[in-house]
Amino acid sequence: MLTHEMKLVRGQKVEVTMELSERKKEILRAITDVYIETAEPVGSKTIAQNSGLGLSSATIRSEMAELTALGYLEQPHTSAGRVPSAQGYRFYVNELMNRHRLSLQEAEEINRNLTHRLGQLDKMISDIGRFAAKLTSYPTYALTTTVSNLTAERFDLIFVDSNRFIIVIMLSDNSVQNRLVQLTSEVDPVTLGKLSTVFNARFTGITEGAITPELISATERATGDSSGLVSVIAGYAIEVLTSRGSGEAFVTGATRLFEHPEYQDISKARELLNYLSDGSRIMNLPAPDDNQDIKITIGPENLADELKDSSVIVVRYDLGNDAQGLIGVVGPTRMDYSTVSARLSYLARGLSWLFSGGAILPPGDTSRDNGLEDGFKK
Amino acid sequence: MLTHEMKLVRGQKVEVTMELSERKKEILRAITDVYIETAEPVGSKTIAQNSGLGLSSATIRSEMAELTALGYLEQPHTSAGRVPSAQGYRFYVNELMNRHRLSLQEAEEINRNLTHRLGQLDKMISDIGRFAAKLTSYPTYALTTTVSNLTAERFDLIFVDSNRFIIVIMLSDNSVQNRLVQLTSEVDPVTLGKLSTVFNARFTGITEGAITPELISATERATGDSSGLVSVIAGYAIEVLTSRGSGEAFVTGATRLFEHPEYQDISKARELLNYLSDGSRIMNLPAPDDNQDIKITIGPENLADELKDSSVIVVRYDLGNDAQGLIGVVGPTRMDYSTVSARLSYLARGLSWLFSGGAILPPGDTSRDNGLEDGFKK
DNA sequence: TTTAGCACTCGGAGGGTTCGAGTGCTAACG
DNA sequence: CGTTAGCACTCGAACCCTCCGAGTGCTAAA
Repeated sequence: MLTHEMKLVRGQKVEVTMELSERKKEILRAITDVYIETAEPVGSKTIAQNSGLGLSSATIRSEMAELTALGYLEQPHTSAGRVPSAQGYRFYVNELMNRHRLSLQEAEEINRNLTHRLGQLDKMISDIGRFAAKLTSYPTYALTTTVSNLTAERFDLIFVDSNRFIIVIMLSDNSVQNRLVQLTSEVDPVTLGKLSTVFNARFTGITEGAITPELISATERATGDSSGLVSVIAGYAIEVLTSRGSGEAFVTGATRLFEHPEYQDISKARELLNYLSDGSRIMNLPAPDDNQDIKITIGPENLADELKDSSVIVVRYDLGNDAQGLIGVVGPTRMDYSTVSARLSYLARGLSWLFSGGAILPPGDTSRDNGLEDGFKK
Repeated sequence: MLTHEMKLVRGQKVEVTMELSERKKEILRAITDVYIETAEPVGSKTIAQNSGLGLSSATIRSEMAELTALGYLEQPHTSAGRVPSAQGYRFYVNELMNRHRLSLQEAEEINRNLTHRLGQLDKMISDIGRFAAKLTSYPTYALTTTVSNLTAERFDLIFVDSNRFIIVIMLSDNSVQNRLVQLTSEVDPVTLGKLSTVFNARFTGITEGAITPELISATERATGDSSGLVSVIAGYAIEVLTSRGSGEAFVTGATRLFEHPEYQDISKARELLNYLSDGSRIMNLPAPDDNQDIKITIGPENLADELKDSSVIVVRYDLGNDAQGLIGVVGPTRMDYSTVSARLSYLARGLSWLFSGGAILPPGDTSRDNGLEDGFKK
């Protein structure tokens, strides 16, 4: 059935399959499942009794020894059971994992939360993160990808009184920003009307970099503005384009870490929490490749040293207008990959749908969870 | 000099002062200072050597024994040194503490950060918290007090295209909120103009509670609106008044906890972090009384059980328009009360100044730190 | 090829001992 | 009479040792 080769392992002839034998796969899967649940190294006896393979512990032991030699399992110390290695988790995620199928309750729970029409985008993003943390019981990061070609689409200047007015800018990502400006000088509605016409003509459709001092001073000359109104408005436009375009990051549910035994050691927890509290480093966390919607990064596959003992699952969703958001969870390598990835995927698809102008989801509609069907085997 | 009385302590006649003798005060101060710095119970020898009182450890010991009997000190166990009790900290804070005077560098650092003109209020508040956490090296909470009589001052409806428009609402606290509305039906600029006139006439100056279903349906009849525009706009007004009026809470710098030895025990840290991650409970944290700008709550003085071993220092600042903000830090009872309260006070005064329309602070202007002069004694 | 049997390994829990910082008390001192 | 040196005592922290048992790898038999 599979290509075989013979190999000398510790002076003994041992069968080594290029791909693992079905039996080894079953054993690896069983060990990983148990370890994910219990966080305790798994012994041969446990597997012999629970896997339903009908093999004795001695047989399991020899298979486990081979899986260890092949790098799929590790032994914390000689007289302990086995634990999946990073390679083992990777194989489990790619081929063995029971794809978790969302229950109706889970899907409804997610739908219910999605339909809460939320307010401003940044608040919405942090709310999404909070919800994801609850959903997965791991710390979560939520961020929006940087938008490279963000432009202002529309300027409105609202006259409030002779020394106050409101700048309203609508951006190409359909977000709207405003600021109340207090002046020491005076304005009138007519001036503001003229200025907004000029700004709509000259400052729309251009990126933040194109708003040069030259453009500003040329506009000042053209409008005869001497009181600095033009530069106030242009400055706000730059500020908005910069901050909005550079994305934002939120971390929520950090205390969830403590729920997992691997972070009972304060220094482990501290290291990871410190990492997560640094906004700039969160931007460097893994993200799905362009052709994928989900990415699972296991332990040492992470670039950051602080994450070498942790795994990250991150999904992408569309915010419309080329902008995208990411939601990721961080947990121990012994993470519940199956459930977490299913829930995050479903959440991401719901969000994309919502941002593409989708209406409120019909409650209990789990028909959209394509790709979440039962996987390899129950 | 002081009223004395004689009292039987453990069968021995012991001098008990109604107020503590100067020497006892000095010893209590010395013990508290050392303990705040080292987090280790303080022995009589340490004090004898470092306090400069010129007394032997035996004398110190007997004074310490009396301070313990009076409730100012505690003994973790018989053969350990002394630790200030909550009562001891309270006395220290009220009477003994060296009032920390900000250095020029500290004041400049704060000024520099204050002058960063920040954007939206909610983001600003979380930024203030972040800065305070950095300033004090303790976890920080920042929140705005609830504004009871918040009203909308002004409505503007901006026509974008036939099925999109922007609602802009200016509130009585001078904040401006907006939302882009996507319609399935169509609108035109004239309708929007009429609607904004009506909303400015009927919906301004009234609180959220006054926006009743009756008012909405009456407005619908008056404008002949059948496509639900009135209720969309009114609904947004309610949402904005509610969320803005109820204040917001942010916690930052939670991982600072780990810097202090009392939170090396994971369960302590976990308990406190869990408490701090619950937004609704943060609202219940102590706040200064009406006639004060700063409040220090020590250990068991806190109402919440989770805070019985922690102290909270919180300052208030004015946001203008009767609204106020709070910044608090949470740390071990062995908190550096002196430095933290000085820095927070200075920060709060700077913020009040800024929100009252104050201009950028002159760099290095420490003249405003009234009340931060050297206190009791250096 | 599988399994029962067995000697072996080694981390963790439990218990005992040592160490020393700090105490309270007493008696002597200025 | 307050202050101090001296001293016996206390008790937690650190260390060491032993025991226990889960789990292993190997071997020989089925």
